[in-house]
Amino acid sequence: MPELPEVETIKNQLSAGITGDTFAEVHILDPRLIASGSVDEICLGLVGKEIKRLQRRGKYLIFHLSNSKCLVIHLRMTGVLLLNPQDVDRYTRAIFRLSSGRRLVFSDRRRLGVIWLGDDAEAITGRLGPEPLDDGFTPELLRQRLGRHHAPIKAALTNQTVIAGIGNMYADEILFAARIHPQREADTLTAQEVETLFRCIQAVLREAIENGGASVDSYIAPDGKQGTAHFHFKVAHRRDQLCPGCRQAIIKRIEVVRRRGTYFCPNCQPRYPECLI
DNA sequence: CTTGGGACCTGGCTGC
DNA sequence: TGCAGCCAGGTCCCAA
Repeated sequence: MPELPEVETIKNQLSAGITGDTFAEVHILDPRLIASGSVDEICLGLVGKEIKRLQRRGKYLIFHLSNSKCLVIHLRMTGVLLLNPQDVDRYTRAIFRLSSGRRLVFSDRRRLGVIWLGDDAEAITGRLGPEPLDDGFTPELLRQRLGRHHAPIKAALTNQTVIAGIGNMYADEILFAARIHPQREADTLTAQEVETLFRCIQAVLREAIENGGASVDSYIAPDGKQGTAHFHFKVAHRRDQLCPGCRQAIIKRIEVVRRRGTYFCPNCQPRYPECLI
């Protein structure tokens, strides 16, 4: 599942590979891929346009084009972007042929991924919360934003309008690193806990980026290679395994919000920490 | 405003 | 062995 570290890895690889290249042919194999507008509008809008710059905002990937328009891509659950793949699989939704001869292929097993073409990416990403790795993101800003939410901290962390880019698995890793129970109400965190949470958000995301993202399920980078971040996971998707932190308790799986699996260590992440008792 | 439930999607897993 | 039904979790929409 592509979250911030995976989309950042994709952006970095594609930036090196296709910046300055031009869309030569666009083949939309599945019209449902397009969030708004028609296949013809997308094709006409892209062909002949140069890719000036790539940007990541939350889990969105933004192609800034020479006509000052933007191609925005969200991979959702199973979307992958491949550069010059050896072959095109049956899940291919779109093929972008570039003037250099390179091919950018959008493949998506569950077909939840979407693309937009517009004048301003802000129209799509405008409601997102702050970027957790930007300079403007501070413990004080995090405290302010969490203070407006009485929902479980796990729900607040994965709410893209609170903070951008954190999904289900990294939220679990971040909360374990911060030793905070996923069901703690967001607005009950102490200043000290928010400070710790802030450090853990940045540390977990940065380490995952250094490892090229996590290849649980179907994620692969544009070069076709898997990331290795999941090898360093402590709790995410490790139900019934011994906690690597305390080596005493067993990783538990609960459902905090709807059917989203939440993994945590009941020993390292007590529901009522000492600072509140 | 916030919160939570349903819907979308489909390969792969579980259990009968 | 075959197959129905559940599960995964990204975002949007809606109601309270």
